[in-house]
Amino acid sequence: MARGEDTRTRILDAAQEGVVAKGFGATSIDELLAVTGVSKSGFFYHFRDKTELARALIERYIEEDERVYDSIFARARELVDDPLQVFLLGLRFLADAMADLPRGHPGCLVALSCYHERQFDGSVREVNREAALMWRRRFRAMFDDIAASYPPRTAIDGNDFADMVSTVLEGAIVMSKALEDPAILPRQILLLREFVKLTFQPSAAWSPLSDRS
Amino acid sequence: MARGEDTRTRILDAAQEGVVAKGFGATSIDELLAVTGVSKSGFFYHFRDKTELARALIERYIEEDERVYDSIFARARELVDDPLQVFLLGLRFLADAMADLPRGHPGCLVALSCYHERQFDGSVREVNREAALMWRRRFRAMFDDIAASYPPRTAIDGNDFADMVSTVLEGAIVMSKALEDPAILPRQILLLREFVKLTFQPSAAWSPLSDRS
DNA sequence: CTGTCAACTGTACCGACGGTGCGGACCCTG
DNA sequence: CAGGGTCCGCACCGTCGGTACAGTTGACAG
Repeated sequence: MARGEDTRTRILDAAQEGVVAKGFGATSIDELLAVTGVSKSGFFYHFRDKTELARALIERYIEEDERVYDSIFARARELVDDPLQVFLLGLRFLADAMADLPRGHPGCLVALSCYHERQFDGSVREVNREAALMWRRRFRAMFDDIAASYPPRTAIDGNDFADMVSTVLEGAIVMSKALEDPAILPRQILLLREFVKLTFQPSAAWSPLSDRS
Repeated sequence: MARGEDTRTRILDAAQEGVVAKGFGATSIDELLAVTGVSKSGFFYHFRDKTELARALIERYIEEDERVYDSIFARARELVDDPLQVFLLGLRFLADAMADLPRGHPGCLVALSCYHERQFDGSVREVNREAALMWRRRFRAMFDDIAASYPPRTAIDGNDFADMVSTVLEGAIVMSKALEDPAILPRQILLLREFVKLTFQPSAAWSPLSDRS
């Protein structure tokens, strides 16, 4: 199976490179064939059509995305214990990671496929939905942990809070692209972090040094 | 000129309808010709190529977008005087307006073209940049007005604050689409509103009824 | 050693689509 | 009446996504 998987992976790699550089529509199948050396028949042996390529690409992106979040928050948990501090530190790590990307975030494939809409079939929408729900579950769990120890200063629905994390990430990627300024993404993540602090942290008078985390 | 402008507008209307329903790539020129009754030569008389159609569409979208913001915040200013209350009330109006859209927000054309990237030429990117900067200037001005009266509880850069408004709007549109739930957009706007309140309003102990605005 | 099967290749072909070129027609304005 | 802006009709092109199908290669089982 090594041979088959290898060809498929090579196609996906080439497609990913093309999509983040030029967009999905501008990345032609013929171009992928030229880069990978695979024949047209070989391509359609692995992918029924271009939509299936897109779906595979998105699924791979989501898996990688989950790995990144897992590792970032695992690292935060190694360093601090308090759930609020874990979250705040994780956001800091996330901002740093985004700031370190030389040409900025290449663009979220979930958002990309949302804006391609009907060009993709229902299965792609389902993959998207599942991804967004995974994000919600992840951040919702962290919110619940935090709220158990720190009463929020304002009434917030747990799912709304969780969605706001994804919202800021997605929105900031768009704004970074629109303004052609990669720094916007990490800055917005840190602003979200301020919101989290304001929401959960006891008033500044009670713990004046708390913002050093 | 009435005849020329009319044809052009009809093409743009048909294109807009197609794009919000199926995406830009899936809206073919031939289809627009069939709907509008314009000939292919007529189309290319008004638009050099499909990219120019996209640019015109985006420009029209941005103008409409600006009109919506103008009217919403003008209405808020008629009802209250304080800059913070104007902003909070405007966000409330905005959330209501987004909640009233029967099938949710059709998608921001600026974000859409960001994700189409190189498929469009540099002029489209320039239009996008200008739109994002207009949003920044608008919300930055409101931030400055507010900050003059209310010292923020946390140090926030004015541009970052302004960008966060756009960020939440763009991100929430994406999340609404990904989760296929139009309610997410208005809910995230109200969550942003909470952040603004937490940031600027004197602590709850000082004005316990302040969240009724 | 042989048959089988997955993993391809090569070639020819198709319709849809974006786009070009050009001659001509209609109609308003000066 | 002349000119120009607006638009039509038609022929044509290259690219792209996708299909059809016969043939080849290599690993592996019996």
